[in-house]
Amino acid sequence: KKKITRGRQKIQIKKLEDKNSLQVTFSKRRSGLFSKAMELCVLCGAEVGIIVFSPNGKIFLAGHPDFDKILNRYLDQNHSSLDEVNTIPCVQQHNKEYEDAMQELEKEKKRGKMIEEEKKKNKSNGRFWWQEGNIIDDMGIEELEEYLKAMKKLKGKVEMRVNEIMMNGYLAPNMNLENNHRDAFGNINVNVNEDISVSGGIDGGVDFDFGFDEHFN
Amino acid sequence: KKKITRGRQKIQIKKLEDKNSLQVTFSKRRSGLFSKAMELCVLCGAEVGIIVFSPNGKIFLAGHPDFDKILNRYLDQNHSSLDEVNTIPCVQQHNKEYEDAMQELEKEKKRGKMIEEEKKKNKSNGRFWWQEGNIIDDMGIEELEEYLKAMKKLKGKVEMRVNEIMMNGYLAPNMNLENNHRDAFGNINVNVNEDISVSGGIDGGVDFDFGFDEHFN
DNA sequence: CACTATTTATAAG
DNA sequence: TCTTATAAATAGT
Repeated sequence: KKKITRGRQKIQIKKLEDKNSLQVTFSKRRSGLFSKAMELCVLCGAEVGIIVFSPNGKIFLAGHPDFDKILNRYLDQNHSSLDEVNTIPCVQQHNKEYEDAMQELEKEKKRGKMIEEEKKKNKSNGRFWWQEGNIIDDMGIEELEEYLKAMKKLKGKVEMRVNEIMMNGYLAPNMNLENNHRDAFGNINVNVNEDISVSGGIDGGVDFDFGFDEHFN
Repeated sequence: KKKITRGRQKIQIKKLEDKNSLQVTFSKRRSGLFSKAMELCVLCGAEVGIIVFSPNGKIFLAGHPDFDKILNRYLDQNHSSLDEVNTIPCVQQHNKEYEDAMQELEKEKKRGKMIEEEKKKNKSNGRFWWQEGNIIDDMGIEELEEYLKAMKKLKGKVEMRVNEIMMNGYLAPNMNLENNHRDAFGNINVNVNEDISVSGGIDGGVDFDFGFDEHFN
């Protein structure tokens, strides 16, 4: 049976306009290319890697012994300087993340330092009001004196504050103070007056005494 | 002039043993491969990149529109791209630096957080003794009461501390207190007794008054 | 790199 | 995908 065809026709190497024949040609020539590559590898002991993007964006890979190996071999020997590697988009992104991380680190470090310094400052300037009571354990008379001064100052503030509250003339609804009561005028009577005095020392020589009154009636 | 040759001979696709013909074949077929690739690109609007390593290790690249562009397009869209790139030694080193930086950042962050939490804790647990005096500005009567209790407690500690010092019966050499003096027995007399009282409020209804004595004589 | 005789790839059906 | 006629590639010189 004889089939009459014109056989293979000569074509110009220029973009095929017919979408259909383009697709057919792409498939045929792609597989032809890959088999040629394979032959080159086998015949000559070469290593070949091919990336093909179809006009539709689909990717086709081929390689011997293995595309990834070829690619790595290429990257290893050709992009061994950071500058070159840095042109790779995914590396650029990676680098950006690195930069950001470093910047954040700087910020964190600075913050940590600031907090540390603040803490230090607090420890010296504000030592008197540090919550750890045992700081007075290693205080001398000198420091204790200052301590008392500071307490006095604080006392003043507390008084001001109390006055302020009293001026407002009311207690908040959820207040629950056992020993407070309102007088005939509806005002709150707060009276702090509990005397605690300690006398200590040897030979009566030491006499430390101050009253601290706390009394609500 | 007629040349008598046997023409193209059929060959097996297996490694050529003759070094010379291998080299010749490699050259011919490599250029054939590249031109096939180029034709595929032009005819079909494809994008092709080829890496060829000769048996001697020499590298040959081909690509359209440009090998690097093809490679980047591949690396960009392929999810394993970073893995590929990460096998490059200089990138590995870079990554190590990145890891270290991230680790340090984590540490810094944790440290910052810890300090922050400590600060917070101090503010609630040790609120009474925080050096910022203005915390009492937003305290209610209830809180002020607790505040006073705490001051009382602290007073006790101060007393204990003073007694302790007095029991030792001497001042440290570098002590420089103007208003302290030793009595006939060589003991230090410390007397805190300064009365400050504040009376405030409206309609006489509010009466907050406690003495705070600080006196060295 | 050039020449052929032949094999191989592939355009069109 | 398969076939066929022909173009293109290439082994050996």
